[in-house]
Amino acid sequence: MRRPSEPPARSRRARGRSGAVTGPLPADHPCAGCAARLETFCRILDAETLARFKALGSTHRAESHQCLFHEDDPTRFVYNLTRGTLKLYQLLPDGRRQIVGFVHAGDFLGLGTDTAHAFTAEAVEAAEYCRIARGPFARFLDGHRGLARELYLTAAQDLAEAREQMTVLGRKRADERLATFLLELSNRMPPPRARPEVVRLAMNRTDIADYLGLTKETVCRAFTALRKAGLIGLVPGHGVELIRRRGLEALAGGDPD
Amino acid sequence: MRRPSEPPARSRRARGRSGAVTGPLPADHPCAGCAARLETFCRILDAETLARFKALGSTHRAESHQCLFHEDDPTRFVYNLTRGTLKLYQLLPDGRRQIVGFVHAGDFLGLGTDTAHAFTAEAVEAAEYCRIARGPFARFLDGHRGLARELYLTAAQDLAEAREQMTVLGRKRADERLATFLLELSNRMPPPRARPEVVRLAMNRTDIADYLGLTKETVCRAFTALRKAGLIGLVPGHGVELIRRRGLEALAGGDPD
DNA sequence: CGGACTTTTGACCAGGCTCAATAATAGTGG
DNA sequence: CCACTATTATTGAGCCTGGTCAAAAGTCCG
Repeated sequence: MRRPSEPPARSRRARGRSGAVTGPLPADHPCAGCAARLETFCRILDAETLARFKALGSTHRAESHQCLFHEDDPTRFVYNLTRGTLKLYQLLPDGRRQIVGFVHAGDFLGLGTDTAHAFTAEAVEAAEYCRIARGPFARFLDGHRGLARELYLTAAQDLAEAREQMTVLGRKRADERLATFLLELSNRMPPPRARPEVVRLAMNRTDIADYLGLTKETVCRAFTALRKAGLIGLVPGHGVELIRRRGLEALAGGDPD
Repeated sequence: MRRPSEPPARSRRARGRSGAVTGPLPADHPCAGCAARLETFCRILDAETLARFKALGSTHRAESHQCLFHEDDPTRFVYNLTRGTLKLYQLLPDGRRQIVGFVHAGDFLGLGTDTAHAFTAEAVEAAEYCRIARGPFARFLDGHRGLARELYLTAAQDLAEAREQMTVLGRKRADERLATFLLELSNRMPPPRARPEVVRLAMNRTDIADYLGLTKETVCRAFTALRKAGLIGLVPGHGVELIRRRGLEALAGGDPD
């Protein structure tokens, strides 16, 4: 009753060779947003403190489809993702799945205070992370109030994003949901944005569907609809070019960036 | 573009006379859960500190359909609801509305750190609240780390609830959503529960619909379906009797209480 | 080249939405 | 206390978006 509905098949990411929009997307497509978050974290701690912080934990690697922990597992660690992407999901008894968020490099995970995890954390693509037991982590926090405050801001930000997603799930049509999602990925990177702007999709159609409360077929149709409307272009290697950003924003119904 | 779709008509609460399930539901239907939360808050502060805390702010009253603040308003205050119920909602440009949460007596509001509110807070029924400017509130927090920690736990709890709601909105059918909602209301009160157990709905069908991502007609049909299945009973005066709790839990697809 | 996936498209179906009518409640003034 | 009115809740009929099932096309990698 706690297993994903899809078989645990493994998928490997594209190995693009050229950064041109006409060619495949490079696998090491830069995510300026992730870099910015890592930098924010480091800004709080000087180099020496950061080293002591990292020494508290251990570094690990998760391949695609590996789980860091499952729903209902006891919460033993706090995680900081240093590379890759995770998906966080809840399952209904009959296998229906809802992805409640993606975790990108630089993000913290497991800061909640419950005794058991409310969701499963699974790697979408090969990931590296730093894991720290909760006890040492809490003691470290006691000596670094600035960090504690920063983590509180993180939680508040996550809450705001979760509420935005509630509006997406409760009130938007399929094409509006997809437009919102693509802009969300794009907005992780601070401006100025590259022209043409291309976002890389680390997750497949099924994952996008489970995040947007749709089926993979409907997600495909929505991609096609946006493409035929001239709003996006599909780039080989899991890339999506945002051709008419204003049009996407209008469709997403959100406030323009 | 920021106005609710429904006209701002005013509605007054029922004035029930008898607590029997066969009669109308009393207007002052007790909410033990609210009391428990207030108590948690008070447990952190001794009587004298609590008095000083309250002296920092001012008490206000909001009638049904009055707003404490609107989406995009600058965040100037922190709120503590002492009586009544609020709904928090976001609006799409065309008037579609999503209620991202209800606020009950004892709950804090506005602890997020953004400069602008991400949602509108409107009274569902007559409410009383204590309002404290953010500056004094932050200074008070600096001297009371226990309270700061408690508020962090609150945010973490809100985040967990928002993610649960994402699963409701993304993956559950109408009757499952309603069952989940009714259990949510019921679970606000700590056991042991009264027999027969009756929850009072402070909000109307439209608000429930906007919370569950449905229309008011579908909510009505779901109520009828649960009633015909013998799971609930509708009590005059906005009451719902949970007749077969196990059945509701099975339908909601969540973990049994 | 070949096999396993993933993505895309098509045809059909159904759960929930829209529009509309009726019933039930709550508030008002006599 | 009761008729009268406004609002809310319920039910019905038909439609539409998105789900289901199935098949074809495209990718990835050995």
